[in-house]
Amino acid sequence: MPRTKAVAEDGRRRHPAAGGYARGDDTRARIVAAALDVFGQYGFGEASTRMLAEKAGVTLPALQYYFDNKEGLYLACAEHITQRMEMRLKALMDETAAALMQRELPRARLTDMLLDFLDRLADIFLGERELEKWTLFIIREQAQPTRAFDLIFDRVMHPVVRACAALVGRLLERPASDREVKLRTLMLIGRIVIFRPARETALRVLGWPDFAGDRLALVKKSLHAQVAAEFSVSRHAKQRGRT
Amino acid sequence: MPRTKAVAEDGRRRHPAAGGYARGDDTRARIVAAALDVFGQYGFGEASTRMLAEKAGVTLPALQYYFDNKEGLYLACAEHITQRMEMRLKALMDETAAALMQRELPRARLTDMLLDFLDRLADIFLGERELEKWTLFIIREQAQPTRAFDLIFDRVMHPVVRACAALVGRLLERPASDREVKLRTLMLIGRIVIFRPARETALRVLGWPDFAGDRLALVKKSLHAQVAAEFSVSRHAKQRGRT
DNA sequence: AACAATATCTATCGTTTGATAGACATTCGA
DNA sequence: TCGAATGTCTATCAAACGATAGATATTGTT
Repeated sequence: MPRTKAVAEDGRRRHPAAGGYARGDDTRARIVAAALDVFGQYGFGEASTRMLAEKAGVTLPALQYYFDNKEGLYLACAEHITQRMEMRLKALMDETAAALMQRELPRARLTDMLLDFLDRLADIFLGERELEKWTLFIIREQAQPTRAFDLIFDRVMHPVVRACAALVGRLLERPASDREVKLRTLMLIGRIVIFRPARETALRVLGWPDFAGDRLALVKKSLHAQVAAEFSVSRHAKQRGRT
Repeated sequence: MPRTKAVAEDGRRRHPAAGGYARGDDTRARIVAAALDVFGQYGFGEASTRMLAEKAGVTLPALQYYFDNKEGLYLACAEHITQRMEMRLKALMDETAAALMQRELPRARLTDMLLDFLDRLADIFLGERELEKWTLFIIREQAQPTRAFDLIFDRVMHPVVRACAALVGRLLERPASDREVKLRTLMLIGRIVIFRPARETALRVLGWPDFAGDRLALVKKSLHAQVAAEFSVSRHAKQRGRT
């Protein structure tokens, strides 16, 4: 790759934007991984640059060398989370969109697709330990949105809601942009996602150590029963309205 | 009241545990109110003692005089939140318990009670602006529980879940301690509570400025339809199973 | 091998932090 | 009115913070 200067115009030494040596790439990745842990566990304000550097196994100036400042590292973490989530969700989004190209789908098929969508969402949001460390991060952004939130919303949250709303819209026989469809969709996804911010409450109520394996399967099963009931009666109610 | 010393045994000057003059009570209350705002907006780590003192209109040593340290103020806030929530929820808990003293209640009555329960919960959790500032607080405690969380869980979260589970248990014809009842209950309450941690996502999806007035009514209406459907089919499914 | 570019390090900085000492002000009961 | 108890203030502290300067080490290309 073409060589660039590691010295910025203002004379400060920085990791070249075009990329550097392999060693630098490795160090940068280690810092982000460490930062996700520390920010996730302590939040932005209580995570000190010394904690971050120690966890990453680098010296303090390395944080400035690669990220300009603490805030820059935080945004790099948001970018990382966004990319990781996009990777996981891509197949789900693509398959859902492809399947919905077909105008008329049997109701049972749509319900199956919705249940499968929710199962895979549960696997991603609850089944992966990596998300434990992202919860405080994401929720801090919900409470006081920064530039980091725009990334997460535009590339993760909104696409997930839109894809699910497409399914829900079909089942309710309304456009995905319908307000009731949006509300139903948010509350559908909310039944999975709630175990992240309310994790400790839920674990204590259920007497569970975590949401792994069989316990996650129980969550899915319960949600399946609710969804099957919810969209079964919705159709009956809608048809009674037409008569 | 019997007079006590404002000087602790270690010689440090502190607000007497038994209470002090009216002026001191007023100042303490102002500090807690200010701290709820600041902690709620910035979180524990990013809220400095200088910000807290300024917002309360006191000098720095006042924080130590009344709360020993920053952490002590934080715990005082947790106590305050817990008491405020208990106040709001007391009538709801009492009425629900009293109504369930009656062994056999018509199903329609139980459903109405559940819907009313959820409506009032929505009024408390989403309708009161005061809770906006408590969200970051409560969620930080979910992510990394401290002594503050024990207070909130034991006196607020758990009682709410138990009361709601009692209703859900009746409707599902299972004991409130049943795991499926607990899961259903958590996901029921979750559909309301999710709009707190996922507030910004939900507002952007819905194109709403907030969850006030008519918009809160829309949330309730949507939830009503879901719940009516969910518990209507549950009964049918259960009766078919018996046959 | 040489040298430019990148990467890491030590030492240090100015600022901010949470907290304290002791002086001074106000309140309240006798 | 007086004095004890409570409450507030200024000044200051030690420690920690986020960040920088410039020296030194390593990498990679010619």
